[in-house]
Amino acid sequence: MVQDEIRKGPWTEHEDVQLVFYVNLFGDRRWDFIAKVSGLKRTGKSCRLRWVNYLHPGLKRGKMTPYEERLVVELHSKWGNRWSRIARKLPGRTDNEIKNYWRTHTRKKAQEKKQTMSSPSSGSNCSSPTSSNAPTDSMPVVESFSPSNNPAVDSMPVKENKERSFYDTGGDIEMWAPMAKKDKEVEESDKVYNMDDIWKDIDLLENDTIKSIQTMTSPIWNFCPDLLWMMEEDSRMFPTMTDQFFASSTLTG
DNA sequence: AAACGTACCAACCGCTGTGAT
DNA sequence: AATCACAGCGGTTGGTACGTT
Repeated sequence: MVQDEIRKGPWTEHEDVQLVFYVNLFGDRRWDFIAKVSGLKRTGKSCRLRWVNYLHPGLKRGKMTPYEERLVVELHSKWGNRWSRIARKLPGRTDNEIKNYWRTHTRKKAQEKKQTMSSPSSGSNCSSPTSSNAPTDSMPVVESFSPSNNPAVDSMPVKENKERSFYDTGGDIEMWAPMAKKDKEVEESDKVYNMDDIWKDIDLLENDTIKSIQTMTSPIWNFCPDLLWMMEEDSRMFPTMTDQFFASSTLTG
């Protein structure tokens, strides 16, 4: 047993970098495997969550734009608490983020509504853009803009046809890399996000070491796919590998 | 300056769906 | 068909930053 005590709570920078490193190596699938070989004392689940909600290069950070806010309201009125589904329509936003937003959003509105209810003089529709309609999980509200004004909404297939959202961990590096690049361009034009230190580190890694490691390693996977499974069997070699990597990487800088 | 309340965010938990065996 | 492992989702909680008193 002695199930190597599982770490919980906030992630450290080092853990983040380590996770990014292994996701770059193996893609964002097989989280249990990644958790194992990375030497992170985290569950696969935890790794995935961290990746999806924080480390993914496609993430847009910072406040929701008014458009996004309206879109959330609209889509929630349509689908209810299907956060992941809603998130697919907001590139760069995670289900968690939207969920959190909605929580505070609705709470605020509920309070506002309570106030307007308790003050009888206030009419029914004295509405600031974000008030008066009190959407709750049970009684969502649609502001008066139709889906047809929203290409994003319109284009959405009712059946979830495996749309690939940025946080839909899809797997392989080939798909991942260009996507990250594209997202970077988008971010560049937005400049809305505020990067923290970890992102600087990750940027450095991506630009320098990770890239070289990718180009260095990918041929190995191509030529010796079996290596992966060998490694899976003997995952102990990885901590050594990363330790060496981290010891000599830019991280120390 | 301290205490308190609120908003926001990150992370965990439990459950469900899905694919592999 | 049954079972298992893993991925994904939604709900919830805990921590912290920030504003107000």
